[in-house]
Amino acid sequence: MSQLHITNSLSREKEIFIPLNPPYVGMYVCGPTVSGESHLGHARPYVTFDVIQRWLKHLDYKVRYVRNITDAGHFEEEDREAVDKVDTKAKLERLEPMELVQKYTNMFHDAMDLLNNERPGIEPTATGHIIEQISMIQEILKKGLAYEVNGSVYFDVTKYAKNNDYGKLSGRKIEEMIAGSRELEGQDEKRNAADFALWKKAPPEHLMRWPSPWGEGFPGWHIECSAMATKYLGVPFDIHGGGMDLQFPHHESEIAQTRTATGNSPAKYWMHNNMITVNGKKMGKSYNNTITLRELFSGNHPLLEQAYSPMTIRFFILQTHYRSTLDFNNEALKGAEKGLQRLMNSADVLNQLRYMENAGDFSQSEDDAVNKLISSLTEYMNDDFNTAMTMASLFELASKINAWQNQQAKITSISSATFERLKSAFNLFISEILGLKNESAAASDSKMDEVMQLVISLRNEARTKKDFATSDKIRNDLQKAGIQLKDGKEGTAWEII
RNA sequence: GGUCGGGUGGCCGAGGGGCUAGGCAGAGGUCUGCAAAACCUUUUACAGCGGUUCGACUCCGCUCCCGACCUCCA
Repeated sequence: MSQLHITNSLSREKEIFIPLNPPYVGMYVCGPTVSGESHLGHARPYVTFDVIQRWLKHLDYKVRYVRNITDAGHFEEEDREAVDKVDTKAKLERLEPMELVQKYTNMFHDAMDLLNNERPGIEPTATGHIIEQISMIQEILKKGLAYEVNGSVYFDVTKYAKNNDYGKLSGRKIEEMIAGSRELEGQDEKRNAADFALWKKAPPEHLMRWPSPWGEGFPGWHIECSAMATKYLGVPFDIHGGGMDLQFPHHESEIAQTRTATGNSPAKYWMHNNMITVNGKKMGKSYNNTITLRELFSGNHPLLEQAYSPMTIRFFILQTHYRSTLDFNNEALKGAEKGLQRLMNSADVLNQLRYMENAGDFSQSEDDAVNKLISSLTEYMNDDFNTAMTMASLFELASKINAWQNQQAKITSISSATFERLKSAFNLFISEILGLKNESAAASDSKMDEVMQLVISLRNEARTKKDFATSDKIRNDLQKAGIQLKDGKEGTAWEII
């Protein structure tokens, strides 16, 4: 796989990635709805597409990464309900949707930063693009594929499907969908059950509302992505991503809207990450197993036995291919925590290893093996971003690195050129591509380290004098304070536990 | 009910007709004043039943189970 391949949801096949307009690559990813706190489910797509975006950049593409914030809709905070306007005189007593949206947007950004996701190039909000959405709806009306009823506008799916393949992305047939759909209340305005809203008239109690040619209302569920993707990436653009749950109806409808309004399909490649489960069950309100990212990072949740750091979560997500479901449970997360430590430790070891030329030790087969592993990192990433396999190769390299450090194998069995190549590749993939970073902030605090070096040298003096009572007291008391000493060949290291 | 995906060793997970995935846990070992840590080595697998094949965990069929979407959802 010397060329990048991407599984395209449209064709259900792995295709060679050919940008529409190289070296530029446009990527749009459906962002969060900020009516609530970010949870575990948000971590997966955004870590996934962050790595995808990083890999594309690594391949020297100039990437424009757009990820929206859905901040328009029917918003109510759990503990703070909208108070009836007639009864409340003071504005400050009422729920202000933008305040709520701002709060959760900030929390989302904090969580994304902790997960070490790079921020998208453009992060447009739905409320900031009402005008674009209205004009796109007008365009669709002009084409005759939408109709207005009582101040709401609906997309005419049945009419669209006559000349277009509605259902191609999600693998559905429109006749079956209409036959299978139930009659719901409030659907009487729609001509057909499969139709969806482009603009909804705002009922009196609705808090978010904007003037439009059809009266006061708010945009439909799907139109914001069509409008913003078109505005910032043009049509068609290269990659559209999101969770598999969005494939239908959201992305299917997006295609219909954009095609109708612009005459072009939005994206060439559609990518969908799979869902996560918690203890084998889908995470959702009805299952009572929703874990927010804050709870995860603090361990403050009945289902969690301990806190899991953002990097542990990132590592855990990337250890699985993005198209597979991923199950969260304590045992697996603890495993990820250990695995991450091992990998990061090997990276430190590698950076400290000294290579001393010794031609007699050279082994062609060993040198080949290392080079093959290095190349495999790129090949696996090019194979539909197979981070699981990339990490497997990194771990195999980690074993070799550790063996060199322990003198269980000779580092000079590989050439110095191979060693240098390994060093840069190992660091590149761990920190730049996978975006894993060392979390122990204290370790990089130089004052703390100076103090610890002093304590360690005092303890070692005691040990030399065989004053083990003192040396063990130091070790045990530090342990109680959450600092672990690690005696090794090269001296004593310490870490926060 | 319809459409789609999946069932891999104690746990999480890659893979794809013959070639060790990997991580964690377990076991053995190295190091150590002792311990911890670290490191090395290593056991256990492909839901069941048929079929295709020289050969299937991998392809086909059936059965059982699980999940996703169809409704807000990452």
